[in-house]
Amino acid sequence: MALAPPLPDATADELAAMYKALADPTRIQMLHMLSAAEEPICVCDFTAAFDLGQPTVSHHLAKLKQAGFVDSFKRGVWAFYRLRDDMPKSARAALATIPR
Amino acid sequence: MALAPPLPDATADELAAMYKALADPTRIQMLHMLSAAEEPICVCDFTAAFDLGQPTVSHHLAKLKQAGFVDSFKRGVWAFYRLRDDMPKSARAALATIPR
DNA sequence: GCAAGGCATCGACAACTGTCAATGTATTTG
DNA sequence: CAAATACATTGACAGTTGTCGATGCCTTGC
Repeated sequence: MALAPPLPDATADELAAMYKALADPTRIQMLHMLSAAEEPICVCDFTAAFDLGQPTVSHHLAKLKQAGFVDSFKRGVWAFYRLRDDMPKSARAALATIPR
Repeated sequence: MALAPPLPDATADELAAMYKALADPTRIQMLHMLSAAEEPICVCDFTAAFDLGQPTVSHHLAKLKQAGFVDSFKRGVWAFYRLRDDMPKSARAALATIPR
């Protein structure tokens, strides 16, 4: 039998980029926390939860944002992150594979 | 509200390792081909399908195997790869997020 | 207005990853 | 046995990634 037509290159690239955002234990934990939380989570809480410097925490959150999993807003001095409610379909499906 | 208990470190590490295996367009395409195919696919077919050297193709297939997505067998001179039928549950769930 | 605190950005560095060329190992064929 | 073919493994190299320290930008409180 002939091989199936490949996915469009752009599709494969986008999927790979999305999985790359998930390919780190810290970011997995972050998404787990956000999935379980009712409310947005402050960067300061992430910084307290992980044994990592604050710039590193910001770096991971920026990657999750860039990949379309989360968005953020500022209230006063604090920056809060939450799962995007209009998350891309593929992102939502991938997120569903992380245990609650 | 208190933050949810984190995932066990081992769980987060395993998930991250699994997503790392998916974090490459070539490997996405390989899984796509294997999902669509009725039969195991020969390394030579992968080598023909991608504009990559044979060692690189072997490298990608080895990563998919190590991550638990595929297994392989040899028949004569050829090596065939197929989706594992006893794929880990998390791997099966993640694979389901790749378009058929 | 000034100091302090929360966060993002920048620069640097070690570790890892994708790729190739070269080589090694089986298996088939002559 | 010799040559050829299919694949895996090794070594090397450039590009990427996770991490940190230092710095910059805002916002709040004095």
